[in-house]
Amino acid sequence: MPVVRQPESATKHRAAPHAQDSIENLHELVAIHLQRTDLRYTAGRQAVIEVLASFGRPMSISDISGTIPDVPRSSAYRHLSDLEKAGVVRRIAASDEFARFELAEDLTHHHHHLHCSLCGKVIDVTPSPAFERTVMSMVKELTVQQGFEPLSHALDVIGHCAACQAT
Amino acid sequence: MPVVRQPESATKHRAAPHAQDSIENLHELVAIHLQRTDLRYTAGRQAVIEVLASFGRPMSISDISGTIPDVPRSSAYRHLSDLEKAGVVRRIAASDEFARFELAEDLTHHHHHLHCSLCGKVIDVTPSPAFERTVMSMVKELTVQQGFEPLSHALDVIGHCAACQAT
DNA sequence: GAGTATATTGAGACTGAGTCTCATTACAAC
DNA sequence: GTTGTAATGAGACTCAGTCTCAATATACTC
Repeated sequence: MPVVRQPESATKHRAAPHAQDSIENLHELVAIHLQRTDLRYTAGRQAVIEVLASFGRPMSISDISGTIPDVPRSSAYRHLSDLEKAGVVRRIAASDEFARFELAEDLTHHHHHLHCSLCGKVIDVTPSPAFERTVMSMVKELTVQQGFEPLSHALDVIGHCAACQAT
Repeated sequence: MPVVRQPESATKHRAAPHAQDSIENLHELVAIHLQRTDLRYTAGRQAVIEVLASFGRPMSISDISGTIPDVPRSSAYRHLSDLEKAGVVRRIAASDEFARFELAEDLTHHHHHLHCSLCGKVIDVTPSPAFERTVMSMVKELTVQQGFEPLSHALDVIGHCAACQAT
């Protein structure tokens, strides 16, 4: 996909119409992050950000390729890697073999993951502030003993999703 | 590696001498788990269990192959997979691309992980009972809303280990 | 002990996620 | 317009992890 001059015109994969405003806010936020790391906010990168925003839960590469088949796989990986460096995308290791990607918590909200060990799906869940306070104080306590500098944390729950329980 | 008749005689990679008793207890426990799933506790499987027990933190396949080079890679993967099915080994997804393996919590104790994002090392840490009670009640609350059946959970802290901070 | 069914193993081919290279194109600054 | 740099598409490449298959070991029955 060639680089474009008017970013707005190339966003083929928009989220639902009522989300238009928040999508544009999101693009502005991402653009700011990219400027800091001397990266242009090109059409390909916008497309990746939009599918991540509209999907609502962590996406595997096959999810991403399926949604934007006109972006080559090598470019998709490169975009994800660049966006990760810029701090707008986060790579998460799932219970199965392949990585998943989601928007960074700066752009969304802090959350944790439910991993289905049967189908590999990852579901986002938002913790209460009280719980997060407890987690953060405990994280600090655990890591201080090891001389470990904590940067982020994730509570992963492994189990069976509703759909897999039904089948 | 051929199957042996006397398991004790084939354990080349023992932990430190003072840990002899606990290693033998461990083997008994593993043997019980394997019997339940109609698997024999052969020399190759014992070797894998012993390196996992002696290493003290989650091992990558290259760690395992380096420690027991006489066990072929395909066999090592198969042993890990069999032992995982039997519930004595747990596969964990690290922050880098490759999987790591550790003894199941049934055989050790419940713990969480500190992932170093620089060198990929994974460190085990043990939470206090009070913290675990909080986590488990919160896990329940979060998963009930989604119709998700929780089986286990893991708190992963991502950051920089002491060694990487020093360099 | 002989015979049979099943489990285990080593060797190596195979798969596919993820990386890397390179020629081409687009952009920004002057 | 020119020049330097960033971004892109295509596809080769790497290697973790899986699968197949023939050979061997064990458990079980008679």
